[in-house]
Amino acid sequence: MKCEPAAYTIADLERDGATSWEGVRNYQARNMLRGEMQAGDAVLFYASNAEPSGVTGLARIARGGYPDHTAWTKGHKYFDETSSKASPTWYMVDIEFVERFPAVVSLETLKSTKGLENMLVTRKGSRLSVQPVTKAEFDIVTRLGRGKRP
DNA sequence: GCCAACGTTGGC
DNA sequence: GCCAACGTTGGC
Repeated sequence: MKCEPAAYTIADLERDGATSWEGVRNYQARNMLRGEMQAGDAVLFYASNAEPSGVTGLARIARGGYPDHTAWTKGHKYFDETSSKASPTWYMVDIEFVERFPAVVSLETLKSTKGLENMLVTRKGSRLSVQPVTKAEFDIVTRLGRGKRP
């Protein structure tokens, strides 16, 4: 799951313990939030537009997909009149803090690590804010994040 | 701040 | 349903 540090960081999540992940307004990401992300699922927390951009820690899905209620509040920055309680357009999840890496696993490192060649975030033009990761990719990145060999 | 890569919108 | 225009993302 990606987020710009100006909006939210792994340190913020460590402080908060858990947070809701509202405001995703992309259908592909919505589909994953709605149907595929289950409580207990492991999450790589990725800082985009950062120096350097990369994975900064681990989180966990605390609550699987449920309707994003911010789309229903007129005047809210995430308001979307196409979404209703009867038929929500947008979904969100809750995540909880798991671990903060001692150092960022930079995008450059991800790109040069064997086994991560197909990881979506390393692909050019990969803008999705929520992306699926394989177990093998997750394990490699976690080891790198803990300062071990991939 | 630039700009390539996408996604969305809307005229036709 | 095509596609140009526009908006956004995000690496650099």
